[in-house]
Amino acid sequence: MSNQQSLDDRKRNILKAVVDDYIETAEPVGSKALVDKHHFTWSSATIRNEMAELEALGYLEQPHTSAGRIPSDKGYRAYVDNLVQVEDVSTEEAEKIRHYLKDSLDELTGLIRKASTLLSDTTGYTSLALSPHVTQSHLQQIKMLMIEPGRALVVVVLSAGVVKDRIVRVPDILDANQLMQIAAAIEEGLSGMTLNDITLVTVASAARHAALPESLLNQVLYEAYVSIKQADNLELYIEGQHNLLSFPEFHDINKAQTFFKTLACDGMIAGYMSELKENDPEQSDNSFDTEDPCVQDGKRICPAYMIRIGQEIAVEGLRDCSFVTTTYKMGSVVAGRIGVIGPKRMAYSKVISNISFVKQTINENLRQIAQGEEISEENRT
Amino acid sequence: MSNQQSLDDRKRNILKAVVDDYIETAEPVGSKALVDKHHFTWSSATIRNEMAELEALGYLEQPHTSAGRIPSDKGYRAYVDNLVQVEDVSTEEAEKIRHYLKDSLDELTGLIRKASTLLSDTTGYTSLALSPHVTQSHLQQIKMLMIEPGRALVVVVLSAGVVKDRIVRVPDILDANQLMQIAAAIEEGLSGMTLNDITLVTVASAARHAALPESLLNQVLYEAYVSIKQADNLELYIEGQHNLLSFPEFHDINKAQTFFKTLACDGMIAGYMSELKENDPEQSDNSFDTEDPCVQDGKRICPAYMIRIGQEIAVEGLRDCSFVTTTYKMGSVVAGRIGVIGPKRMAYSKVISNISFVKQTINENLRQIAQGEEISEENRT
DNA sequence: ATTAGCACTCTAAAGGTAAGAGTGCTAACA
DNA sequence: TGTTAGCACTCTTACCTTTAGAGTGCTAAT
Repeated sequence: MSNQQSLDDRKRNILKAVVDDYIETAEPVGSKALVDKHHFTWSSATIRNEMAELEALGYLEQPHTSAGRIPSDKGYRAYVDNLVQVEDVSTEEAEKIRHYLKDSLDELTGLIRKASTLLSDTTGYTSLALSPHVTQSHLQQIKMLMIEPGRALVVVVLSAGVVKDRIVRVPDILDANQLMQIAAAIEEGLSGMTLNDITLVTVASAARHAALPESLLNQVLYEAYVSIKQADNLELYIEGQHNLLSFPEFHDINKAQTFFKTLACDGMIAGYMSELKENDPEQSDNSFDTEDPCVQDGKRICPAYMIRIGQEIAVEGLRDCSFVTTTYKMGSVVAGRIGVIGPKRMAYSKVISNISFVKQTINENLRQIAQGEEISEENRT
Repeated sequence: MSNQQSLDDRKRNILKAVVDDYIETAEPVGSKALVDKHHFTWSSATIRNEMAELEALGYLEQPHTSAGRIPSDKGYRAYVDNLVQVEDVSTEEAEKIRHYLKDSLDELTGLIRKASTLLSDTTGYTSLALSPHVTQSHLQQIKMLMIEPGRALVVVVLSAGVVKDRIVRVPDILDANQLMQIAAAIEEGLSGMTLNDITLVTVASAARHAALPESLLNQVLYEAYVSIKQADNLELYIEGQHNLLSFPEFHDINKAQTFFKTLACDGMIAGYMSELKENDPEQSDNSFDTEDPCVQDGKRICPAYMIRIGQEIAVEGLRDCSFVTTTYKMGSVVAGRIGVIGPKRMAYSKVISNISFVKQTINENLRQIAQGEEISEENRT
């Protein structure tokens, strides 16, 4: 890290040029090509010397003796932290993103899925999106609706405006009214509690106010409890997997298969994504967007984006990739994470600008939902 | 088709052997290897002559002059129609399937998704499953639940036991009671009608019984109508895409990408699958399973499975594949389709047996749901 | 009708060569 | 002392040639 300080201007220029060219061509870049393309004032011999030093410092690698250089993980890291010029998202794309996300105000998961589709479409890589994490939300409503004797729909509404439902079995003899009574009792007793605080015991004690025999209650209680808990189930949306097959790094069938197989383990990936934290000392605060709601008192409290490169990715099968993610918020709490995965040789500039813009757009939309939510809570009290 | 009649026993034997071997090895099979492996009583020269004739008849092809033969689409067709020996599904696999599908009695889409996962797991190919098609079902319940001012959950329950819901915007001033009134009016007016027969007009006239100003009603009506119609939206579940990368026919990146890209167009695939009909004159009735509910009076009224090979597949990007599908039923109507897609050189025997068994297991489970359903209807009247 | 034998064809693997891109090093230069 | 021209060297890639082998079709014998 402090190595980066020691890079003089020329080295930085050369490193940036190497990474830029390699991102573009996927071919090792040599000293001569570099001079030709970037009109450097230094000769190719000088650049050769500098590149040898950059290699010694660990920023570049050589596939074999007589080839050009390619960036190492460390080289990419320096590039994204200090060198990359983030372009503005084009007006058409901004328009496209805004327009496409506009009509999803009502359904949160729909919004996230669309955002995911947008990211894979506009970047040409694969996008991953995590449904919101709502453990800190509190229960607002729980309703049970009889579908037919023995089957019921449980609807759980959380403070974040999240609605989840689930079909469950209930005792055949239970009728619709009794079911509503139970739900009402649970709602009465538990609404306002966070999901974390709700246990089978609290559910049971709340339901005791429904004047029904315990034998009838038990199965229903359990299902209600599970339904509440399942509101927090993480879902992962993946879009544009096939995009990666375009890139030479995935022309090796084994790599492609490893990648696809790994993504098929959505539970694992979802777990990884939900545990990603911005606590990496190497991570710059990459602030470039003052409109962002994550900026407070001029200081960025959550970075606009986060990047994991190669070996930095904790998931075995994705070590040949780079992963650019960002969080989205509902009100003031981080709700979920959305990101783009692709080859390490990724067009970081474009990805960063697009992902930041999508993040911003999602947050704006979610703020509107959250505001509606606050109004609703005021009405309640 | 009548060509098949003209194939004598020896030709049939040889054709079957060629297809079997090619399925196993993915290498063109030659006359000598055939004799060695199958201990035919004929000499390789005889087999050569026969293979030349089979090629002239269109059942076999030669990649180049001095190579062995591979089956043509017509060859595969003859194989699956007349030659393949369908093995029984192994007891472990049968147990696995039954066990894995057992707990999904409550949720129909869950059942179908699990079945899809099972198929791709047990066959090693890619599975496709279509959610049930419910246009012929009739509306049983429609409920509206206020989430917060301005947002409501619409729940639609159909006769088939299908439950769909959707979050919609409603006028802010509408309260929970008014919403329930509207839903009750619509339910009162429309329950019993098939989805096909319900139009915006019928919804509107039903809702007129809710004593509310028309200005308030209109948006809600429209959303209710859309929710009812959307109950019929087809969803497609795809599992095990990465499996196909194991097969040499997909080692060509372009083919792999075409395949993945095509599958990403789920709307198109869903449309294709839902329109597949068992009206193919070349399609044998492939009856081999007398326990199947599709057999009536000893005659099979819907085939246990359907196979489309290569050019028979109407979807451009899947012409290098074979597609084995079957339908599942709810009560007595065909509800949806589930299938396996893979290389034309597919282990048809295993796929057919697994898919037939899964079909049967789904149908058994769905019959239970349907029975519950009928009870519920009796209770109603 | 079947089959042994043989000449022929074509592919895939192996080896050998040449071109080219890129390097590191040395020596000259400002 | 930092920079650069020049050059020998290395390594990969593409291309060509050769060879082995698998498989065929045809002919003639059974």
